Amino acid sequence: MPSHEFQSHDHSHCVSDAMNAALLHCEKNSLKFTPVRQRVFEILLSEHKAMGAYDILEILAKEGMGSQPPVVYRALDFLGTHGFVHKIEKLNAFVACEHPGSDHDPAFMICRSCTKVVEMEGSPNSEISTAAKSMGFEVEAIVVEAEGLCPTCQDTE
Amino acid sequence: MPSHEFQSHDHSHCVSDAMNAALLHCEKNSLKFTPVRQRVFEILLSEHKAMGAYDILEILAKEGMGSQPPVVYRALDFLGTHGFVHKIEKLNAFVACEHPGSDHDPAFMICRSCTKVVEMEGSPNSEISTAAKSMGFEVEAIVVEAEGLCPTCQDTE
DNA sequence: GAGGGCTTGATATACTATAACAGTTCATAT
DNA sequence: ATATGAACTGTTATAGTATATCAAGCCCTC
Repeated sequence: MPSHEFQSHDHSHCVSDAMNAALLHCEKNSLKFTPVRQRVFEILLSEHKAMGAYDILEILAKEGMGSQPPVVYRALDFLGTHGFVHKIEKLNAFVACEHPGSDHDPAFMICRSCTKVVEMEGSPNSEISTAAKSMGFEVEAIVVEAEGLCPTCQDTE
Repeated sequence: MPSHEFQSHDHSHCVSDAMNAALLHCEKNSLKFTPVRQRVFEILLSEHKAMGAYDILEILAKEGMGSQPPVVYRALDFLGTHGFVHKIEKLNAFVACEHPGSDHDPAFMICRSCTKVVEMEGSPNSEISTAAKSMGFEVEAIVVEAEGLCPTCQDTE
């Protein structure tokens, strides 16, 4: 499976793989993967894009699954805590994680043209951790978000 | 001068150096470094902490320099555009830049205990750029924010 | 001194997120 | 089986962050 989610790919695999991994992880750890939580995860999985909480809420509301902000924020909190989604700070938006289950400090590429968001492979954050450590700073979490143009959008500019 | 702004240091140098550099840069480039803009910059320089736009606005309002959000957001926009301040996405807050004038992709360390924010030296972001490039992604800007404990706060825990 | 561009003032509103409390569900211990 | 408690959901209200828009003033320059 290619790591280049910016290119076209069999997206149904992304969805089913991630959903299966999440289901498995929840079962193993006795986590309650409730309908709202599953649905929010599905919505986020449906595209490699970051979605705002209120965009998600709108969809939920149409489906009769809760129409107030806390509903979606609580689901996102659950999904984030257990590593199924990540927040893109720069966009105040959320994306489904492509490697759920594994604990990691993700790094993202955000295309400013097509708004796709893809997680980098291999968490290339060691340079930063090293630099921080050399100043005596103890890193607990890292936000890395690179904004620019994805391969496809470079061609069309 | 130590690069360890987490430690105690002669802070008046930070302020005057940065302000002088900003004044110089504005003069050279015919930028209008108006009173509101200068004052917002000063406020942010006064501590190595990130401040919310509304915190700054409160101070401005007390001093009679404008009491509506657009005033401070416009000043922050100007200061950000010209590299005098940076936004900390994770905190929705702003810090004065410690190396104004030089164009750079900053990387920050945020202490979750004392809330100080310090810019890393040397922009340790090449690993990320390399990783992105290897996927064909063209990086235009990078957000790097490491949250954790500064040297001082590690001792007191 | 008229025009144009930029800055500020002011009002209104949009967008993002959380606090707090009530009601429900469900697993577990008694 | 049922009482208990923990976690999830529903709902109301509100806090916090950011921008659109239009009017008015300033300054440069032609």
